Amino acid sequence: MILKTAARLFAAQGFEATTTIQIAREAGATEPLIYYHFKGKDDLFTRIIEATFSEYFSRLDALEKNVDSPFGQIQKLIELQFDISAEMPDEVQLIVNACPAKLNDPESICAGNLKEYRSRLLGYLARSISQGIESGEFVQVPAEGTAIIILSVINGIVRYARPVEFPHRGTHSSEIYPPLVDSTGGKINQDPKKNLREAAVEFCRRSLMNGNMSR
Amino acid sequence: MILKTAARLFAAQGFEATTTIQIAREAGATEPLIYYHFKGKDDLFTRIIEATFSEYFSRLDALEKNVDSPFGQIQKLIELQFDISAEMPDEVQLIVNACPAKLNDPESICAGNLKEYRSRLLGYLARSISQGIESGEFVQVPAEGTAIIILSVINGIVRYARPVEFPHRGTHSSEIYPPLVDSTGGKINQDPKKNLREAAVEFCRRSLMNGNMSR
Amino acid sequence: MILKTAARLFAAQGFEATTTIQIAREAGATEPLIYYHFKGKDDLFTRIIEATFSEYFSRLDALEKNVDSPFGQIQKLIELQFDISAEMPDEVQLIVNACPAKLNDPESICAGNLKEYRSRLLGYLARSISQGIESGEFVQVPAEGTAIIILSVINGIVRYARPVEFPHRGTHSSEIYPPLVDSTGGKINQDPKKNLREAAVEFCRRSLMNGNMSR
Amino acid sequence: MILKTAARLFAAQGFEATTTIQIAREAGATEPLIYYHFKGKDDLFTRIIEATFSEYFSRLDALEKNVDSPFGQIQKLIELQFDISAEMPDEVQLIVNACPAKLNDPESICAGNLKEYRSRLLGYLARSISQGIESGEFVQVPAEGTAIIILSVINGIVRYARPVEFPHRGTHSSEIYPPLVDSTGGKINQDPKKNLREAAVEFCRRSLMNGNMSR
DNA sequence: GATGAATGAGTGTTCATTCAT
DNA sequence: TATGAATGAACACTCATTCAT
Repeated sequence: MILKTAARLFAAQGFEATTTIQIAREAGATEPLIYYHFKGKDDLFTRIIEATFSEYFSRLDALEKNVDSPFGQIQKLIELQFDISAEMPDEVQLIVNACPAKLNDPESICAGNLKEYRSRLLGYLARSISQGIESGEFVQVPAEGTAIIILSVINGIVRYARPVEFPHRGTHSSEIYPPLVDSTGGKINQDPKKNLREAAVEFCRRSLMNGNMSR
Repeated sequence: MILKTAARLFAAQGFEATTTIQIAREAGATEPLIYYHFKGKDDLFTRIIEATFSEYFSRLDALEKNVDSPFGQIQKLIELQFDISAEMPDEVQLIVNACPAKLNDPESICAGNLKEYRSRLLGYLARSISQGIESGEFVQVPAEGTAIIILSVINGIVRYARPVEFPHRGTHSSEIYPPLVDSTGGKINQDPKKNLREAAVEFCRRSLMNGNMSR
Repeated sequence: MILKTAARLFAAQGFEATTTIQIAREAGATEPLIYYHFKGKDDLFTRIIEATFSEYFSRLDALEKNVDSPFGQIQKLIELQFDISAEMPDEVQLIVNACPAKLNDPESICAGNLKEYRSRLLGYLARSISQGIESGEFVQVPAEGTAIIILSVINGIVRYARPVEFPHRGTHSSEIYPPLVDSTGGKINQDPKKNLREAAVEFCRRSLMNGNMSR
Repeated sequence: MILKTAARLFAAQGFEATTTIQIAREAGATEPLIYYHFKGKDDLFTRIIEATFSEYFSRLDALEKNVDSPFGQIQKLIELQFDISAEMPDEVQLIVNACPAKLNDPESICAGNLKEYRSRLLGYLARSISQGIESGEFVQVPAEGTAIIILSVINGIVRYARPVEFPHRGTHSSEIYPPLVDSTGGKINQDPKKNLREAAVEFCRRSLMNGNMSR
């Protein structure tokens, strides 16, 4: 319960702006209880990060064992990101954000995990892209740069496609992507987030796949 | 000087983790001087955000006045993001991040500007995409969703393609995208960030443009 | 076991700097167990003090019953202090130190015992000195003042002639009286503490006894 | 003012039992002001210790430069202790007590100064004693052990000859050496502390000086 | 007897901010 | 303009103590 509440608040407000007493209150506990179960605020954050990466990496391991077509691999990674973000949105929010300044030490578990996360994803993507190019399935692209772009896409999407909370105003929350209005004032989008996942996959597929591809 | 220093520290450490005395010291000033020129820490942050958006929006205005091909419009936006990020990396970092929790009020200048930023960019992108589809230049895509994806791409890239600073360890900084090594231990990427800009444009172009496109 | 551990820690670190959890851990127990056997930290301290004074006073009673020469009485007291300090160094350390601030109330057992301790020792010493003066065995000295001095001597010695512990650095301990070195760098003392007891007795004897005394 | 108040409270209650807010209140200041002038509670304590030792050592330097008879040297040291203790009783109390547990690290300024203090005083005393023995002025005594005894005397006296304060009961204080009463209830001491200084010097003189000495 | 879990009250410390000059 | 000194409010954290079992 403490962990869940802390993850939610850290995700919504950031590490520094979240106080231990706020975590305690919203978790229905008291401050010293947090310190009974955890070594401190840093430890609380670190444990959340660790557990999240542990889950993430175990899924990534499974992905890497599978044999699939080059784009199939990429698609699976994109979908993993969307899936896990839907299951544990607060925790994933933390890993697509930067470490808190005071934990941003290369030696720290937090920064270490984050680095591994990026390394593994970039490696996974770059390998898939290289394979696709070699097999002629993909167009000729710079593998490294394209891997960075795709990683930015999937991190960017889970990061930006999230309602923003205004913590000091109760549960008031707001869409980060408000319905666009055309010149006549009518809404021109029908819940674009619903199909964001599919759209992202297709966006990348079209960009990578050679000529006469189709789904 | 104060503004520059504050922007740098806010970008590197976050709003909450940056103290007024740190800003003062690193700017070669004293705390009361900051309060002579600004109403407070919030105001300091807000003014940076305001100035940055002011610059950003004026360039966006110019973009919107130009007539160009649909993809030319999109390309110009991507390039604007890269250009402005190169010119004022700290400030841009602030606008692709979330507001500080305590300024994250829909009424605040900070949140208001951020909202306008997203609205305008999404509108710009969605319009361009719709035009491209209508003219047959683009493939059939959901305009809204694709606009969100492209916005995520460009925000994600300027956000993630940035060395991470470890503020408490001197000027020690580290690449967020370390050189990947292949199975033989040799580096397999030659500075992918150099051409990230062009790669991002091409990535989107391939994804959007119809069949027999070329540059 | 709890009492022994508590006495050791109180003596080494002081009352306030010793936590109940530290006592519990080092005694191989848990905190609630301490509270099962004792009313609290204060009570724990008080009981140690009480037991120590009880032992001390019973030995002092025996001393007072004996008939002896005036200096014989004083010598016996000095030796009692050294003996009891050798037998239970931690506990004796506590009684030559001041009460913890929060127990330093004239009504408290702790302060009461301490006061009685000083009163009885001073009375004992002053009587012995007066007797020695009257019998011509001692030189003419102010009985009261000299009693205070001798009490200070014996308390001072058991207090200062004790290795200092640095609790946070493991069992690292250090001599409070390091070997003195002469100008050539050679050590000039051969373990002076060994004969400190005899030296203290002789120091007082020479000071008190009249002219042609010898052992 | 802060330093004076802190020294008084540290001396009366000990380091750990003295809170920063208590220092602030009794010094007519606020807590943050203490932290503006000092790095923290530890620093506050350390600076007091440093200043006190600085004063002490400079007087000791003067003593060591003087040429004097062997007992004259010792007498001067005893008188120095009484004098300085009369001038700054709180501060001297701190240096005859042990370091606070958390500052009792051999590397710390506090422990380092204390060690130097003991070393220098023991060296000074042992040298004086050796000289006296060689010149035939003193009786044959073990120089080292006797130095330890004299140091214990003078530390013990300034330590024990001090009224005890009961901090939680206002300025209520109490004599540590209450007037002794004889068997008839009459007081038998007339303010023995007044001449404690002279008595201590004479006590040592008689103990050290050879046979036919007189003042 | 014994303990894991829990807490009220307080600790040292920091922070954004202000005041007097 | 500029600053040394000062502060109210809050912070992370600890402690002696208790409770339910």
